[in-house]
This record gives sequence, C-alpha cells and structure tokens, in this order.
Amino acid sequence: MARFAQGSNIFDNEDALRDSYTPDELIERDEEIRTYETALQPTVNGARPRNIFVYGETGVGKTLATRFILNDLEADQEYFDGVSIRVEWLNCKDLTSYQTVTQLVNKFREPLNEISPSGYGRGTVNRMLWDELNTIDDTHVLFVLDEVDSIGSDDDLLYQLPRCNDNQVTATKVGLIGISNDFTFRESLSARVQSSLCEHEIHFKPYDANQLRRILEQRSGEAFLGDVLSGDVIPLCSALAAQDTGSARHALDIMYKAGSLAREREDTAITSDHVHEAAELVERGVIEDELQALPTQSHLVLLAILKLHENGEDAVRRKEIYDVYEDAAKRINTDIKSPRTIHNRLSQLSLKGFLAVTECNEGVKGGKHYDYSLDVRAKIVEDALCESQRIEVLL
DNA sequence: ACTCCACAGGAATTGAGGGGTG
DNA sequence: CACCCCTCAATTCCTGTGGAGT
Repeated sequence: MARFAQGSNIFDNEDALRDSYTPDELIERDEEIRTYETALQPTVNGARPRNIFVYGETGVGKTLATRFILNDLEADQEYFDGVSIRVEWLNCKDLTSYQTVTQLVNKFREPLNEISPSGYGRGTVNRMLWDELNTIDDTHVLFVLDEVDSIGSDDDLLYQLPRCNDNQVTATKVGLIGISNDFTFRESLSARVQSSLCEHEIHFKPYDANQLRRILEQRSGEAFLGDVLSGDVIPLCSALAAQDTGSARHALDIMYKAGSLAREREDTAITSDHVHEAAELVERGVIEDELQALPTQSHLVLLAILKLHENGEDAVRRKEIYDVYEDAAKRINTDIKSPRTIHNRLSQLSLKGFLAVTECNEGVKGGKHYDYSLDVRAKIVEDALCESQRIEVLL
C-alpha cells in the first residue's frame, strides 16, 4: 500500500484557513477601513500623504486591511488627475533601522545595482534613498513598514523619512504607513518621531466572538467539503479564540487543527471534541515552538530552573540559578557567561512569559531581589529542552 | 530616621564579524 | 592596502532601590 495518497474526507481547500490566504472580501473591519480612507484622502487629492500608524494585536486584520485598501488605491489611480502613486511594502522583521534603509534603496534599484546591507555610513545610505526618491517618475510614494516595531529603539529612519519632504526630497511626495503589534512601541518613540509618524492612528481592536464566527463562516465555506462541520464547531472555535486572544489567526488555527485531527482519524465530521483537543494542541504548540527557538544559553537557564523546580524549590533567586547553570554549562562544554548576562536572559524569559517574577525585599537580611519560577508547565519545558541535542543529555 | 543588603538594570566599552572606498 | 562603517553579544562599571532592622 502506498505511503501517501491524495484526497481528504474533510478538506476541500485547506489553504483557505492559512494566515497567508487572501479572501475575496474583507469583513468585520468596516470602521478601520473608513478611518483608513480618511487618512489617505490627501494623497488622492495630490497633497503630501499623511503618515499613518496602524496598531493592534497579531491576527486582527491589520496587514490584510492595509493590503486591501492600498490595492484599491493603486487600482483607482487611473482616474486621478496628475497623481501617480507608488506603494512600496517592506516587512521590517529582523531588520535594523540601517538595514531597512538599504532595503528601501534596493526597492528602486535593478538587481545588479543593489547596494550591500552594510559598509556605508548612515548619512550615505540616507542620501542614496533621497536620490532615488528624487529621480523616480511617480508623484507619490507610500512606504508600508510592516512589523515596524522590530526596528527597535534606533529611530533615525522613523525621524528622517516622514520629514524628508522638508528639504531633501522635492520631486516626490513621501508618506509612511507603520504597522505594529507592539502597543508599547509607540510610547517608546521619542516625542519628535511620535508627532510626525502618528499623524493618523488606526487602532485595530481584537475581534469578538461574533466577528470571529462570521470570519470562520467565510473561510470554512471554501476550506471544507460539504457539511463536515457539526453545528457547534464554528461558534466554539470563535468563543475559544475570542476568550484567549481575539485573533482570527488563532481561531483559524484551531479550526484547521480540528480538521486535521478528524482527517487523521478518518472521522466523517468535525465535532466539538476535536475542537477542544485542537485548542489545547494549538496553545501547547505555540509555547513549545517559542521555547525551542531560544538560544542554548537560554535553554541552560531554563534547565537550571527546571532542576531546582524538581528539587521542590519553586521560587529561586538569581544566584541559585546561576550556580546550577554554571555546573550545567561546564558539563556540556559550552561558554560560561557572566552573572550579568544570565540576568539579561532571565528578564528576557520573563518578558516572553515563560517565567514568573516576584519582587522580594528582606531588608538587611537579604536586600532586594527577584524570585523566579516557571510560568508554563514543567512538562512542556522539559519536552522542549529534549528537542535540543546538547541539552538533552543533562535531563 | 537612617542604614544596609543584594541585587536590578542603565550606560559605556569591547571585540569579532559582516562589509565598504580609494 | 589602510582606513572606515554597521551590528550584536558580552562584559565591566556604576547608580538606584526599598523595606527590615537598628
């Protein structure tokens, strides 16, 4: 018998449940779209574009809505008089401010002419960008910087770009649309950047259960065969995701996972049992993926806390963790980092939600310190560490 | 009211690794 | 070749913190 066979008793087109899938119609974001239209109106009229800052949690339709509205804008411009708009889209994930500029420059250059991502001075690459902007034919350029928060604290670009029309760039009117899912990012910007980047702000709220239900209805029609969904599947997926994140991606993940469980077991329909199981798997999967993606040093820190946890010590301070860490690092022959570095790892891990931190102050006896404990189930951490060959031997 | 512990966490520096120009 | 730029992790140095104990 063949190992692989085509066909499914559940899915028609499972891609319709994926994040990257673009549905024909955008639903449940009417309010945000209207705000977008208002913010883009100056561009249509030929004025300098207003800079727009879009924010909201992951999976609430920011990127999709932006794509829809800019597609419409590009399509409609044939009716505009004397206005030609060019849209350049860049995902800033894993890029620094400097690298972002070089990538923007390369958007305007032929492949053979592209500049390398390092080596020039800051001012040089900025000048290259202004030159490109001054020489293109279009009257307007809209830059969309998706996941703009990953540029980090260096806000030179976010300062320069929104005001390049003031002196460096005269031939083209430039607008910036920043998309971010980090609410703290806006606050972390300096005041001068905030005022220019955030001329218009559009906040995408999390979806509620009703909205998620309609989104799932939209997608499931295409994704599943006939009537494999039991009546309560869509409401249940929506409710679970709405409670937890309000993210459409989350709801779609649960529904997809429920579908694959049913397919694996050759069941003829998806039931609420599949959904409950799927929701658990999705949650666990997210945590495990993130844990596995951490570097070895962070794994060692987690290992140290896990060991202490197994010895019944739940709330441990930095020094105890460091001693166990040091021992573990020695045994697998890896670099032993300084306490300050481990301290950074610890705060990183607690920021990501893997560790719970309690501030303690014992005055003269102990001074002020933090107590760390695991904030996810020990079994999940253990499973994730098992996946790393270097760490596995220590368990 | 003041001291003092044991750290927290910011700032500056270093060093290795990516690359550029003339 | 000499000299320059950007990046990132790691390190050193240093100041800040706040309540139990005096």
